[in-house]
Amino acid sequence: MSREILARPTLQAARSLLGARLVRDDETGRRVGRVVEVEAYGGPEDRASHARFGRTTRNAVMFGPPGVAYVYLVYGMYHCLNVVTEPAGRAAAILVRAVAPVEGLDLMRRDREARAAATRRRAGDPLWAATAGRRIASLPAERLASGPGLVTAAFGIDRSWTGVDLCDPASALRLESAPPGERRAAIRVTPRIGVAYAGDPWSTLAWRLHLADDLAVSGSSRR
DNA sequence: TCAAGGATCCGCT
DNA sequence: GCGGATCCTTGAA
Repeated sequence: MSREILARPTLQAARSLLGARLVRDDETGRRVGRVVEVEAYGGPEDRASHARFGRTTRNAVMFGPPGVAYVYLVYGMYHCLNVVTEPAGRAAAILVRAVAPVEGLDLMRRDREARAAATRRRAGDPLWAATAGRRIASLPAERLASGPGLVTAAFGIDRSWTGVDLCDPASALRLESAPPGERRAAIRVTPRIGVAYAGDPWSTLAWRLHLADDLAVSGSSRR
């Protein structure tokens, strides 16, 4: 995916990101997912954005060039993958909330299980890992990466991936445009999830975008 | 150094 | 529909 696309205003870039491919291709194997759900986060004025405190150690890459990965931990448990947007100096990013698995489903299941087991081990529940394994093994493909924390779990991504250039075809983790001629579903927009604390208008702006009626959209049974 | 709270998911009801 | 798990990041002192 070209950097120019991601250098545009974040909401426009977010539209272009829908349908694109998220690819992890390295010694662990090849995984591909079609991006079906994203959220736009603006600059320091956006009270829901990590950039609202200005530049910090954690969010520094948001202030850099577009097309770079920003991965952070939420709720002490889940990693979230973001794509930096807009020209350097303008802090903005797009949260990848869900992808529909295209290739490497076995790898995604394996990493989902590994992460679930690790999480629960810390909680002191050794028997749970086996249960989680069975549950994930029977999960339909469209549920393997149907949420921000699930995308990173399925792709084996954590904070160490912050800074990776997603526009570089040689990167282990990258974005690729949708295959030419691929038909894309209508785009629906809704308010962002989990940002009530930001207050008006930031909590109500329709900056969550997803492909209509796609089964891989997060919580599609609920919203 | 501290206290507060969060861009979530899962299992149980 | 609800609450627990879990720990990093932040601003204040």
